Amino acid sequence: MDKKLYNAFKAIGEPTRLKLIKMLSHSSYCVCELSEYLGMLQPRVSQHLKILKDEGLVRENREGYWVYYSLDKETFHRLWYDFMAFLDADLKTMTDFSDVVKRMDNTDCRQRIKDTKERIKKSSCYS
Amino acid sequence: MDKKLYNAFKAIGEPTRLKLIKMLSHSSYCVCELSEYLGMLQPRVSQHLKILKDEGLVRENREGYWVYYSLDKETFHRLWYDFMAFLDADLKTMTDFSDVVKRMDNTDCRQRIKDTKERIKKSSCYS
DNA sequence: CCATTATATAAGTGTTCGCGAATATATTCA
DNA sequence: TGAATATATTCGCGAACACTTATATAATGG
Repeated sequence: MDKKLYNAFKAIGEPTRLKLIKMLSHSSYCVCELSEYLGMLQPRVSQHLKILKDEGLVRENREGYWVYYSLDKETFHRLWYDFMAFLDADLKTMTDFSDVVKRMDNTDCRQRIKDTKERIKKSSCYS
Repeated sequence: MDKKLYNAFKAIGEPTRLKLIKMLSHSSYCVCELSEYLGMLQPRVSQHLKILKDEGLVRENREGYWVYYSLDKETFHRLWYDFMAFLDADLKTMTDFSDVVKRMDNTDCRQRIKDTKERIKKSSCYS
């Protein structure tokens, strides 16, 4: 499984972080501004910004005392592109699914379902 | 804050669910197939499918004993569209940010930063 | 109605996560 | 070096979460 992919979505999928993302889509802000405008304590803001930064979704620029954060929109677009590529990719070529593909070759389940369906169908014909 | 938006990303941002999504992008499967192919216990698969279904990311179709799940690709595309609209929207018109906008009008923070910066600049000129 | 097959739900448990409080680090200036 | 300002990190707690086990529900046929 592509670790980066689901981690990026997890980073976006949290209310506080989504608020931060929206703020930074409006403009760049330093931590104290985000903290004051959102009515949140500073450590809370810093912690979430770190998570977003680790996923490359935001960048930081220090200016003296202040650290200004900005949105990396390119990362967002690349994320969706990668996700679409993940969906379109051939299962058989994906290393994370090699075990899955192996199990899909064992037709146990598929055969069992097929057999059961036919058995039902037959018995229905007779009834 | 748009509850649906971050919940959808949270749903995608989990390794097991991302695997399920990938499986269903390949084909429709019933729960017992997903369970067997992914090597997971059936309740685990059912529970995660429920979360995906609640977000409209997958659909279910019962066929006799079996419940076949399929990917709702339209929901995925709409999700990203909504997310982009969320980023582009004007903060002032977003009800979820009315308090934030109010606090941004209080120029306390901005003014404090400005003052500090000017004080630094001035003193730097003299040094 | 009972057995069978598949799926959903509930209960219990260990882990992760978000938060606030306290502390540490970084930067700048005196 | 010490003070002031801003930010990062650590710690502890309660809630949320993912997983397994056990049980309940749904659908079908005898």
